[in-house]
Amino acid sequence: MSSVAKKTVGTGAPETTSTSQATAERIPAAQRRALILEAATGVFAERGYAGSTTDQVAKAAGISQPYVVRMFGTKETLFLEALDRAQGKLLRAFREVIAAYDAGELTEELQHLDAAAGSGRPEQLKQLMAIAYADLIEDRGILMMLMQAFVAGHEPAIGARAREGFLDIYRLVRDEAGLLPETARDFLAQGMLMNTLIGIRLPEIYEQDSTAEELLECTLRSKLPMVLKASKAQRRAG
Amino acid sequence: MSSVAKKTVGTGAPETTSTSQATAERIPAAQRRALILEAATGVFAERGYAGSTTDQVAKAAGISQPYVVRMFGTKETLFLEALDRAQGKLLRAFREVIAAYDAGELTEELQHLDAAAGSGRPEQLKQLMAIAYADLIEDRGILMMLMQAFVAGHEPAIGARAREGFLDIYRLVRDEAGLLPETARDFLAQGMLMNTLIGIRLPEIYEQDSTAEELLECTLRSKLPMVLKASKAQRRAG
DNA sequence: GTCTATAGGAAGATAGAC
DNA sequence: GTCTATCTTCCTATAGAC
Repeated sequence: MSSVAKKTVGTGAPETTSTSQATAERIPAAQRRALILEAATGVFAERGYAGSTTDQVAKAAGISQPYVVRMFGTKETLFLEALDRAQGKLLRAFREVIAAYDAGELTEELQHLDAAAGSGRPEQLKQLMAIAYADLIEDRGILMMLMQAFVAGHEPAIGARAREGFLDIYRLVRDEAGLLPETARDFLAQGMLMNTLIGIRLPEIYEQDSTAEELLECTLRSKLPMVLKASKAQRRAG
Repeated sequence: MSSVAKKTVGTGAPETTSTSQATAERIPAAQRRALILEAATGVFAERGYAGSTTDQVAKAAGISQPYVVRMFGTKETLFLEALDRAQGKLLRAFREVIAAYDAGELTEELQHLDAAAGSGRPEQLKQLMAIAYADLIEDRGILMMLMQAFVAGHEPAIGARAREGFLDIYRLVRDEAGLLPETARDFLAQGMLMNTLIGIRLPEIYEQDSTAEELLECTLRSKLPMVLKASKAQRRAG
């Protein structure tokens, strides 16, 4: 994930005493923007808006701090763009599920759903979208980026976008997936619980705490192994 | 709420040019601690751990910044104590509901529950605890304080307490209220959704957005009027 | 019990070189 | 397209007076 941003160019000779960083490879601005946004998503997801620094983002992206600011103007703008990106990924993931379902491409997946929860389009889509949501946990940044925006409501610009973004998601599951308000609510609630469990890093104590184990199993079901694996990878990288 | 902390002592003569603050009334340390914790809860709830300053807490409590630090040692300790306090209030609120239910003191409230959701002890307690939870929204600080701790998992000390605190709550609803793991999960999920809606300040756009209206109504039900009122009061207080 | 003064250290943003 | 140097502001924590 961040390995791609680590590439640097130079003489090959290791710096001796200087701690200054090597000049990054020259790449097109648009591409650099994308790399910075990816790095920023990880940093903001981890530490929140106020807790992150543009220098941390710069280091994660393998460039200098002023360059990050130069490209996005302010830290706030950077956060907002990373937020848009994360939300876009989420909406796209849901829409892909809906499109695939309506195209009849998910007959295999339908076998594994909980039949007791209902067999209509909304009920099945709800379950399929929940799986798609859990899949996003693998890229820890996406979901936590959104979560961090949700608790930054006091920042006027961020709060406004967070509100709009949340309502966009609600409308998608209600109108495009066809869920009733109450079903949509329950769906979102499960999502917020997953976010929370990830936020408190519950997977990290899975083996040492049987309560954590039960709650995680009950919430993540078939996706638990993947989440546990991602959690361990995270700690190694962290 | 914070008006009690505004009291100052002095000659009564308004300062002319000085911007320095008046010396606060001399009160016992234990009492001062409580006032600071209350103020800190509001500040941290609003802006998160990283986004809050000890000076903001001090101002909210009507005392000087160094005095806040003097009393709690570090900002982190202050946060942790405010977190304990908030969690304690939540646990107490739930336990009071359970005790009152088991003492047969809630016959009136039982009339207003959704009978379709079940009539056993766990099902009824779940609904009653949900109401108690929503009631806590009125004191916006409690729930958002917890929420802010949940997304600050990267701070080792805070993350550890947040994990433990969340599991404490889960165990309470499972063991003391007697909910099945799946029911407890759904209960917590609804709570996290409420937190999120409050976090993004959805009540503030209730009148201007019909989607927000629908989602809030569907999530908060009978508690919506109270939440809307609290939201308006909050905005006035700034 | 409470304050003022301030040390010491980030962090965001700007200027300007290459 | 990218960096180094730096200005300025803000923040936590300490020292010490009252």
